[in-house]
Amino acid sequence: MVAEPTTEQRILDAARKVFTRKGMAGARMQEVADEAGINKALLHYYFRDKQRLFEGVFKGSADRQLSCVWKVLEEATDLFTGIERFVSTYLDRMLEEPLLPQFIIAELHRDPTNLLEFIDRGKGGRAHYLKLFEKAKAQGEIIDIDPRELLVNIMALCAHPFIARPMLTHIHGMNDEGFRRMILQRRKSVPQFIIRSIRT
Amino acid sequence: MVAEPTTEQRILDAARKVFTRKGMAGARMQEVADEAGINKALLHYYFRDKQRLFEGVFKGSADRQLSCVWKVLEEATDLFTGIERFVSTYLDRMLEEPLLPQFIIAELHRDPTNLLEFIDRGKGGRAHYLKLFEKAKAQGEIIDIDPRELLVNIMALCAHPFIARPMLTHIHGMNDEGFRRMILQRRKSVPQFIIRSIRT
DNA sequence: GTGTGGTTTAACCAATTGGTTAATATTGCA
DNA sequence: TGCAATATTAACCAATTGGTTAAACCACAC
Repeated sequence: MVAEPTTEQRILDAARKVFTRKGMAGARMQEVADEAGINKALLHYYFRDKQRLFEGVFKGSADRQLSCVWKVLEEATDLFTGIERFVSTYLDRMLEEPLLPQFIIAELHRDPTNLLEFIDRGKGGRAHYLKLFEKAKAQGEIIDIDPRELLVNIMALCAHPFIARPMLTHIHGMNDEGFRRMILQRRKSVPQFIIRSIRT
Repeated sequence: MVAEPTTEQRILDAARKVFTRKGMAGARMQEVADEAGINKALLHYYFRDKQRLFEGVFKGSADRQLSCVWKVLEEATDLFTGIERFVSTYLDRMLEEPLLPQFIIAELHRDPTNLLEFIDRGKGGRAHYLKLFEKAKAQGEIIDIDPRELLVNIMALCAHPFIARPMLTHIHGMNDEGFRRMILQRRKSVPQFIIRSIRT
């Protein structure tokens, strides 16, 4: 017996779909209402206005992403396995919600103020990453490289396929299943690519 | 004596600013008109409607990007220098128009149909890249890796800093000048990162 | 039953916005 | 100069859209 979702949850699900498809400015309240199978006024009953609805959706998505992605990094005890775990966890998570990266990126460009606070919640993970990096460096396991730059590269190799998905699928003539296979492939190849590049 | 730009050019410049800042849906015709210092009706006199104005802007930006970025790849005679030239040219180009990647990505998500044709114009460059790859492979210079995946990685390492710029600058506490320095740094470090990872 | 609370709806409103029109200014040229 | 084509503007219009209101619905306690 599956408990059918509450109205508020149905709204949030519908809103996430529409917001990720159309962005904040392009999303229509009516469309969200339709997608949720309810009246438009009910939307304003649960979420007073568009801005609050948007924040409700965004906070939820961002939370779910952060909690699982950076956590796995904090649990690692050495850089290389940390990277492996981070990459595969990130890719797995994004396969579940493939539109999320582009959504976050787009809204970060539109209005950074609201979201920077949420980014800061990854601080713990990044601090631990630095510790792992220093340890590996001290033990002579890695070459001389700026840790911040390495982190940018890791993030880039994880996130970019999702962000540039329409371009990639078109260039390589993939369908959804092909894209999925490519990501699953990258769960292994991306850590290899990174580690091979920094290992002494 | 600098020839002052034609009205059409002023409109295109203004529109590019507004479209990149706000996206297609968020951009207002009035705002474009104000930015160009003209009347709103004049906008429709030069570009019949919002869609055509958008295409005018987009085509121009995309053309300029393609023509210089993929061309340099076609001129290369071996994979490694091809990668070096591609990366530095790409980063130089994006420093001139830093909002372009996010703009292209966002609109590709919103409505791919118009833009896929433009992506295809990079075909020649990609075909030549494959030749360089095969040659390097035949000469035993590189390890076993999927050429398409390598290309995804190259694009990711180039484009992602611009796409995720608001996040990066916030995480690392950079200002505009700091971001610029980071990109200039990456002109050298990214090719190194890539080549070290694929060299036998 | 009936009142009471939260929930849902249809109808409506004011503001915004893309686009038009008709009149005016400017330019090029015979 | 005068005329025709082009460039520019102010005023206007119709449609969309975020948001409101007041009434109806519904579960449940008394």
